[in-house]
Parts: sequence; structure tokens; C-alpha cells
Amino acid sequence: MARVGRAQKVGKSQLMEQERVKGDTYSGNGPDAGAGTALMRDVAERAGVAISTVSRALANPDRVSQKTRDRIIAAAAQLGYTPNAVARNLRKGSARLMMIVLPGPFFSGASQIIPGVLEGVAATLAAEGFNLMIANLDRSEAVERHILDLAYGGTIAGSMTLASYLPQQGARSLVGAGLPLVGILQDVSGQGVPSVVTNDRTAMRDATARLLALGHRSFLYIAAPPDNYHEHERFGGVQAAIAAAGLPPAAVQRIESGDSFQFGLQAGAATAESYLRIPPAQRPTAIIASSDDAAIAFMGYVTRAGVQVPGDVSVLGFDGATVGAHLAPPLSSLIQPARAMGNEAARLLLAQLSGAKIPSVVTLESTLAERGSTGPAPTR
Amino acid sequence: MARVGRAQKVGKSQLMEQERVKGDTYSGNGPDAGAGTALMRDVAERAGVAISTVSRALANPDRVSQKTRDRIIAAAAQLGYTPNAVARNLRKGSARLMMIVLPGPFFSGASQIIPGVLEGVAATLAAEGFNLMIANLDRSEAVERHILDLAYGGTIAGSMTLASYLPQQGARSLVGAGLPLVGILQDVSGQGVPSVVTNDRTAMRDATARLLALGHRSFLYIAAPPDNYHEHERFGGVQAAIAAAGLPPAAVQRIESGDSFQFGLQAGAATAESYLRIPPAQRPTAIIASSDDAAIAFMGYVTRAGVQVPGDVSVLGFDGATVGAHLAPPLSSLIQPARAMGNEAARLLLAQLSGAKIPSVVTLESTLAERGSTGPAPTR
DNA sequence: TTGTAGGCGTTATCAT
DNA sequence: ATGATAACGCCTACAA
Repeated sequence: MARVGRAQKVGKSQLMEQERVKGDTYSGNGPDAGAGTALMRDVAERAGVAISTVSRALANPDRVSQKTRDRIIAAAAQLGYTPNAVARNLRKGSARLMMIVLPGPFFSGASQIIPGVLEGVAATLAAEGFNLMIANLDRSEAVERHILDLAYGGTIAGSMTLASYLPQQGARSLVGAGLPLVGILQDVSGQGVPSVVTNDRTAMRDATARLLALGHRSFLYIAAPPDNYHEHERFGGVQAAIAAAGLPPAAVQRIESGDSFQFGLQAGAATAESYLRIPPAQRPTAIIASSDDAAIAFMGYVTRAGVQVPGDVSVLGFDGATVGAHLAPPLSSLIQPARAMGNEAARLLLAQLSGAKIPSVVTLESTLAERGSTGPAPTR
Repeated sequence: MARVGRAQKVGKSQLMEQERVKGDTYSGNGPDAGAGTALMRDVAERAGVAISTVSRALANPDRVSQKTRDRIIAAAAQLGYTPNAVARNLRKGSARLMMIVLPGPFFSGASQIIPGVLEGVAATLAAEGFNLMIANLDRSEAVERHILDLAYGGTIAGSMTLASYLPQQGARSLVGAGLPLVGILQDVSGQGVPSVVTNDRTAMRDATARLLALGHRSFLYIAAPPDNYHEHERFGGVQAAIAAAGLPPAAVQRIESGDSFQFGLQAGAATAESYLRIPPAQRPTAIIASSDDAAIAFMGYVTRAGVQVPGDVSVLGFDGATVGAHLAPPLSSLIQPARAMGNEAARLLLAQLSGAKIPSVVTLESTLAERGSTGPAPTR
């Protein structure tokens, strides 16, 4: 019953420039390196029972006599037996792997929202014995096809998406794959996908109302790109508060720059530059940023130019980046429950798997943390 | 030839506190919701050929006549056929899925090193048609077993680890699973695992030498936990530079706080507190932090206390967090090539898969970015 | 309680 | 060039 490891072809390691390589080399784990190649049939043989009995002993221990079960467990342990999950998945028609589709790179800026969501998702899934696979949706057709292959090819049991665009090709689509699906951060319930979101609009409205209560009457809003769902919601919240206070829409000036939501830092710096060109007496007294990155970069830029925060200008961020609390001054921000959203999304996914009815939208609250970058409007 | 979707049991969605749920509910994708359930046999039937011919037409197009191939492709397209990857994996004995083991939560702080590494890994793997699965190694035996099950169960084709501890249980171990394995950030080549690291020690030594050249003679080093590989290397580099300059070891004071590398922000703040208790004339003139988080928090804290950076004290970080460039002053730091390390690790993994010899250690350079938080030592 | 046998969907070997 | 057939490793009626 000879079994060998995976086949090995000859290949070549491509190395990058600007790197050093230690002299000696490593040959990889050759064929037969692993000891864990024992099969169920080996366990059966060793325990002197049929394969099916082994299968039962492992899956339904109570349907096998105590004695044989012990023998089987012992044999399995001795052989270091591990069930082949691929064969099991094929047989059972389902995998224990979830996919999460990200809209692009997930390591820009300091807000940590996406890592936080991932962390929450992974934790909840792990508790149920599910694994998490990540896929990046960078708008190439190849990637889109790949994602659909995964969805239709039995590899995954369900999927989450942080993107508002859902991949589709011809008759195939992520929505139509018959798999549990959940949107996170973006509300895609309009496309029939249950979603976990935060209350961007009302959170922003309330925070703006708070700034109004502090005496601010002139605002600068640092926008994310206009096609962004969050953008619409967040700016809408600002406008709502302004209107409710009886101020004209022009009380808030919306500044847009950059063409990706990831570029918050640049947007913040660019906005600061514009801000500094305004004669001091006419400057808005409060900055509302659509992200902490934008807020931090704005604050850094104007601080270096000698502007006092919050003495001359208040700055409010959105995200609740941990690092914000450690700046000078500490950044006031709307804290998104990133990890909790991840937890909840995973829960909804698992609930769908078990056929439960689930809400089409779950909203978790973002909460205002007034730390130090916001204060009373300056008197002029 | 009736086929049904996955089985559905009745379950219940557990909801969190502090959340609102939109009224209507979503029933999930029930059985038979997907159209993509066509099998190879269906394609064969429609094209009027044998299953094996379909398999060949899809895998080795040149071993099938032009005419039948076209018929098959057309049939597959019409049916929206997607090959079942699970069945293929079982048959071929290999999967196209890589695992990356993280030592714990990966969303703390602002340094973005781990997200950056993940991004690089995912990008390189995706280009080769491989997927990325993430696993968190939080030191529970259950998790460890789970990871080993994945490694031994045919689910994954290889693994990377950001942890220095490699899971093992009895006879099974990640190293012994016979799978390609690569360490990232941590040098685990001593355990026989090829590793991709950065030159912590020499980078830190050179950066310290630079501070010495700026006239600094008294240093405070904000440490990571002592069991951390980076910590040893980085502090070693500082000490080496101090010694090379002919200064006594006491020229650098090492401050340790917190018990996890993730808690850099807290460590920085705590260190700042200690720093402020030192009489101004006796304060070290340069702070060297083992992470940007620590550096940022230190800088924020002392700035709020009225200390000038870099006028009174220079601050140097390690990581190259993007946000650092946008602070006041911009943070000087050693920029880790996080994404490149991810790329390289994935490359090494794939190279092992094809049986190539690969280096046991690949070192990518961290580069010093002098931005604004470091400057000449104050004259007293 | 245990064993036998068939099949999950694909690939690969062997004939034809 | 194409078709029949036997695995891949496991689970699960069904039979004993």
C-alpha cells in the first residue's frame, strides 16, 4: 500500500532586487516527508474492522460499541490519522470554508476598519469550525471569473462582501450561486443580499448637531469619492443637521479630492492646503472628515502650519482608529463597531446556512468619542 | 437527473445588543436557487460526447479535435458549467489554497504591517490562481488541532506563518506535514522553515548611528516584549551602534511595558509618562521605539505636555506606517517592506510546490525615512 | 452492532 | 480522436 507525496517538478525561485539571500538553501519537503498519510482504511485494518465502522466511530461515536470504538480511536491516534477533508466535502456536498470579497487593497491608512471586520468574521467563524478565505475584487474580469468559480465550484459554503459591486458573468453571479451571502459596510440589501452596516447617516447627523451646539456655524466636509455609499450617507447626515439647525446649505462646504476611498490621507492633506489658503477670518471653524485618515492628515498639516486644534479649528473624524486617541490633540471621531460588524456578518452567514430567516439589514451603531480635537467655536 | 441544493436545517439568528434590525426579513437562498448546478456529464450529454472527452477538452484543449471542442465549449457556456473544484482536488490530490497563520489579532495599531503582508501574499498567489485562507493561532489547543487538520487533511497546498511557534500535536506538526512552509517576519529557519524577514538589526544599528551623528548621546528605547524575535534583533542593533561609537551600554535605557507586541500604543504612552518624570536636564535626547505605534503614542503624549519634537527630543519609529508621514511633526521611521515580504513569501511557497531549491532565509531591507521627528540633539 | 456496496464529480489510463 | 472504466477517500443506506 505504497503512497507518495505530491509530485514535484523542477522550477526556479524568482528573487527580487534589493534583497540578500543566505548562502545555504532549503530543499523543501520532498515526497513522503509527511507521516500523516494514513487513510481511514489503514485505521480500519489496524483496528480489525471495516472502513464504515471507522467512519461511524469518528462521526457518530454512540452508534459503535464502546470496545471497538476505543480500538479505533487508539489505532487512529497511533497512525496519526487525519480525515481527508476534501473527500468528505465531496461526499457531503459542502465545505467548511467561507469567502470574503474585499473591494481592493486593505492596508492603506490607519483606520483599521477592514482588518477589524476581518478579525470579527474570522473569530466567529472559527468558533463554528469554519475557515475564512479572502478574495480581492480588483475589477479584472479574471478575478471576477475566479470568484464565481469558487462560488459555483463547491469550494466555499458562503460568502461575504465588502464591495457594493457583486461579480457576475453571463448567467453566473455571486447572488445567484445559491450560497449564503452577506454584505458588510455597504448596504446591498437592494440587490437581495442581507447586509450589516453602521448608521453612517444618523451618527454623522448627531455628531454635526453636537458641533453646532458648540457654536460652530461654518463647516468644511472632507469627502470620499462620490460613488461611495458611505459618502452619500455621511454627507447626508451632515446636511440634515445643518438644515435642522436652520442654517443654509452653504454653511457646509464639501471638498472632494482623490478618486479612491483608500486615499483618505491624501485627501486630508489636500484639503488642509485649500483651508490654509482661505483668509483666517473666513475659515470654517469645524472640519468634518469622512474618515479618520482624512482627519488625521488635515490635523497634521494645519498643525505644522501653526493652526491650533481645536482652538482655531475643530476636527472630527469617522472610523474610530485606535491611533487617533494618541495624537496631539487626541482625535474626536465616530467609532465604527468594525469587529462587531464582522461578528454579526459571520453569524448571519451561518444562520442562512442552517436555513434560518434573517433580517435583510442589521445596523450597528457608531458612537461619538469626543476626545480633544473638537471644542467650542472660536469667538472672533 | 434531479439534483438538489444543500440541506437546510432550521436554526436561529442570534442578534447582538445595541443593534437595530430592519423590519422585513430575508429567507436566504433556498435549495435549487442556483442555476450553476450543471455537471460535466450534462455538458457531455448536450455536446453528444463522453464525459472524458469533456474533461480533456477543458484541460488539454489540443488533444481534442477543433470541432468537438467547440461543441463542448458551447455546451458548457450554455449550461453555465463550472467544474467542481472539490472533486478535482480529490482526484488530483492537491488543492489551490494556501494558509497563512497569524499569531493573534491583526488589526491593532496603525502600522499595517500584517495587512501589508497579507496584501502582498494575496496578490502574488492570486496571480497564480491560488487562494488564501487565514487562520489565527491564539494558542488554544482546539485551534492548533484545527490547523493541523487542515494541513493533513488535503485542504491546503501550503502554509505561511507569522508566528514563531509552529503548531504541533503528538506526531503531527505543521513542519512535518510534508507541505511547503514559509515563515514571514520571524526567522524560523532554525526550525527548518525557510523565512522571509527584514534586517531589523542592521537597520536599527544604522538608524541609531545616524542619531549619534546628529549629536545624540543619551537614548531611551521603547521595547517590545522580550520574547519577541524582533525585539531581540532591534535592541541588539541599537546596542551595536552605541558600542561602535564608544559609548557605554548605559547610554541607552531600555523601557519595557505591556506584554504583547500588539500593545505598542500603550507602551509608548507609558514610556512617555516615565520620560516626563525625569528632570528635563537629564532626559534622554532621542527615543528609539520598536514600533511606530509606540513612537506615535510617545510623541503624542509628550507633545500634549509641551515638549517639542524634535527640538527637545527626537523620536524614531519602526515600521513605516503611512499615517506617520502625516503627523506633526511627520514621524521618522524605518520602513518595513511589508508588501514585498508578502510577495516574496508567496513566491517561495510556490517555488517549493514546484520542487525548486529555495534559500533558507531571504532578507528584505528596511529603509530609514527621516521625516521630521528626528533632528540634531539639543544643546544644553 | 457491524459489514457491504454504491456514489459524490472529476481525472487519467487504457482501449478502440 | 474518442470512449469506457477505474480510481481519489469518505459517508451512508441497506443488508447481515
